[in-house]
Amino acid sequence: MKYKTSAKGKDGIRDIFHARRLKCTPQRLSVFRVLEQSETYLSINSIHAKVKELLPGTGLATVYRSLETLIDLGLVVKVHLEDGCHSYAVAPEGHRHPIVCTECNKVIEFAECPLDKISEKLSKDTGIQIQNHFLQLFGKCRECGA
Amino acid sequence: MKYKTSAKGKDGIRDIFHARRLKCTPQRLSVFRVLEQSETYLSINSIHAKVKELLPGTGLATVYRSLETLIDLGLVVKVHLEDGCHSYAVAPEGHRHPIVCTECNKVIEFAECPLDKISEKLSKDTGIQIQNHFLQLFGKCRECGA
DNA sequence: AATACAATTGAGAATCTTTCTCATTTGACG
DNA sequence: CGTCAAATGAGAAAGATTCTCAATTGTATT
Repeated sequence: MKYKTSAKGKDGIRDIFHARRLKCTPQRLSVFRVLEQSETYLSINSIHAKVKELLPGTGLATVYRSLETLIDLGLVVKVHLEDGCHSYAVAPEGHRHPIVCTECNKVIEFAECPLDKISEKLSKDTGIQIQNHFLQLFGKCRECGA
Repeated sequence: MKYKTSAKGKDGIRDIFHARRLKCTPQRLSVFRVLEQSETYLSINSIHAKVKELLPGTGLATVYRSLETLIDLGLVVKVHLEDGCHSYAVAPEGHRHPIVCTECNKVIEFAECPLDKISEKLSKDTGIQIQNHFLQLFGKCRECGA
């Protein structure tokens, strides 16, 4: 039931970049690697710290820019945390939503999206064409005690 | 189909504050009034501007603090916008979720929560007790062209 | 109504997050 | 290998939010 990380090979990503005429830079790759190797959502600062281990000298602005690019490519997703900060993770396969542990902020799992069917009904009920939605679920992971 | 603002009378709020041993200050009341009189979510700066019309000299920090208090009391809700900024509105009756216009950021309406029933099923499927969720829907309002 | 006290406020400093600028570097491609 | 636009690093800048602290003000009590 565990979600699969997208596990794009180096060439997979390279192709994705090239298809969009974006350069395949070590900084961008590192940012993606770091997220791929984490099982939780990471804050900008954690990402920056980990990227600098792989690629010393990488600037914070570049991390921001890389994340923006990766989100744009659909490779990464961004969550809004309650405190107003943001965190990032590799995008899950398909249309799913994170279940975040209320204790440790770890992403426990991604849930199949229950809204696809509902959106249609909602659109009818409200008369508004629902274009999109943002959903996060919260629960408690095993480590933090059910 | 329009959502109802909670329309708490002056005394209703006063009682809510007192029950929690919070002072019923003109600043807090003004912040709430401003939100009550708006049909859209408002940014901090709009709220601050409008509060100053009612109560010149009100500081920005106080607006932040009042909102925090009101959210804590369940009288106000906060939305996360895509750009990372936040907006605030009077909490709707019952458990509902905002539909935000993708063009003008106005909250068009609140939708009945479709997750109550689903959460249970989700908990069974995943084995994780879902405690909570955060949901926002996006569509386009009439003014911005369906 | 006057008093006392803790809660709240205003102002500005401080912090944190994110974006921007610009000179320099570097992928991609011929 | 040379070219050139795209990307980067560093630091400034802009915004959002929180903090500090002295002054003020609700509230409960007299």
